[in-house]
Amino acid sequence: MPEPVRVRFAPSPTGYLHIGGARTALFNFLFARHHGGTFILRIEDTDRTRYQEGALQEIFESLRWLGLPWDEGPEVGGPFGPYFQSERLEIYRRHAADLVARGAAYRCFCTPERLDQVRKEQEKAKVTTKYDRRCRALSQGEERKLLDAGTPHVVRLRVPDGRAVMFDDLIRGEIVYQSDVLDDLVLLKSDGYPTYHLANVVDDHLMRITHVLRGDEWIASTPRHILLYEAFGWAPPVFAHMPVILSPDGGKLSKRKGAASVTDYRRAGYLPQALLNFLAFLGWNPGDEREVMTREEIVHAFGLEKVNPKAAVLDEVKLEWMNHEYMRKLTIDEALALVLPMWKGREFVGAGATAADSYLRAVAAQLKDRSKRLTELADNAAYFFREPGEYEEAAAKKQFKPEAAALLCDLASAVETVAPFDHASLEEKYRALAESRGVGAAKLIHPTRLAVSGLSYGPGLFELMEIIGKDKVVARMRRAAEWIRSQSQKD
RNA sequence: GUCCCCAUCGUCUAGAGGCCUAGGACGUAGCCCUCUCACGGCUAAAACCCGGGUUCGAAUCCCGGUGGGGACGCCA
Repeated sequence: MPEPVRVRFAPSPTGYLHIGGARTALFNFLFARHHGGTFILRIEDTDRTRYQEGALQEIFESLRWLGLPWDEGPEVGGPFGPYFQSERLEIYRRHAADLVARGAAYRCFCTPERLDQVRKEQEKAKVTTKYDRRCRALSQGEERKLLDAGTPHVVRLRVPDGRAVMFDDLIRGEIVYQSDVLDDLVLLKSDGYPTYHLANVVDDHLMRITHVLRGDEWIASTPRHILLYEAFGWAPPVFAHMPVILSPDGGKLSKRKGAASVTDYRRAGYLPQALLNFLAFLGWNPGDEREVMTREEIVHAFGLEKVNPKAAVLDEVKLEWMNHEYMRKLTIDEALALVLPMWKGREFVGAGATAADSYLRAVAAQLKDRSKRLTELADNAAYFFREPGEYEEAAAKKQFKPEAAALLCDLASAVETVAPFDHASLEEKYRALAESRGVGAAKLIHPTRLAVSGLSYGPGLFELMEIIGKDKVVARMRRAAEWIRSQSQKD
């Protein structure tokens, strides 16, 4: 019986949840669920200088919003806590001391200034920059003296020479590093906090992590971690390094180029199901031709062997397409619940408006299938709540020629008599009118649409009119006629 | 500078030596449907980075180049 799968997502609370981090979390989640394992959230807050207020809440919220709840971690607990590294300092100190006692690590008293200088000289000489190991050679007496004087020091791993350090990456295959290019990495900082390397290895071991799935910027650290596991006498977990996500220009994804965080996409009106589906397909696919899949279907089909090692560009146009697919899947109630706060924010409706309102339901029903994002649904509903402030320019040029004023007045008078005021009767009226005038119905429909909505596109005209209601529709048509007359006077 | 990773249409990708006349999706163009938009249907243009090898046969394996990315912190 193999060990149960345990994986972790280990962000540090330095800001928002980056979309690349979200994808790493997603793949961890999918891997855990696929194998019936455990998805753990651990907070790597061992750098006191980089802590950002509010970052934790944003990370928690983003993960939950995306649909990636963790089985163990902050706020949910678990048998291997605490899950904040800042609350585990004693554990790291003990392990570092153990390594020093066994000679696998040593104290280094070099000042940051000296290290800087060594590094600069190495850069100038164009050789690999690494610690020159000066404190390895310290005699016991010298060390004693420095210790007694209270000299600040760090603890470094004693990296062996001439070793080939190998690991089998689940996505990339075998990767080998010569230990000679590896540094004597710092394990414990002079402030007593562990470095990422120490905390990470100790926690992964203590928390029984079986698979480490992380971003590929960690590949170069992995051989050092392997050596650390060896120093402790522990078996390392299996590693898999995920490719990065790039922006359309091929560079890093950043705020400056648009959206970079989960929150950015949320604000832009994307649905979590769509973002999750899309992110899963960045570097992975089920091996058949499905693309729109639920979280559960993805969990079922997921496998690390199908993950592509190549960095992927996030194509926002395709994300929009996928989001549109999910907008159409939304029920009217779901769509309304999501868009209602946006309408309130835009003051289209009062703060007291509720989802039970049949007018709002009708608007949402008409618009959700033709909106790519929630924000688009929110914006495109404007004319259902207020008169069009202006008419789409290109369309006005085409539909609002001078003679359209009289036409709209005639149509308005005809519309006034339609009863019941529903889309079927309206359509019947328009078709009859078109026939008696010997023109195509489109000739009547387009100017009416522009008069009523201000736009050249949207839901079926008769449905739209029915929803807005007779009085407002007629008023808008007459107002458009006036507008046309005032325009032709200007000329 | 050293080390490491990566390389199929514009983008996401299928492809595990013959099934490849390289398939799908987004996007683009055209046509159909149609009151517009969206949806849907049909069609088209569009890729194996380059060079060597291995093999009867290579997008697929090996080597070298080139290009892109990453690491080289008392950051994670």
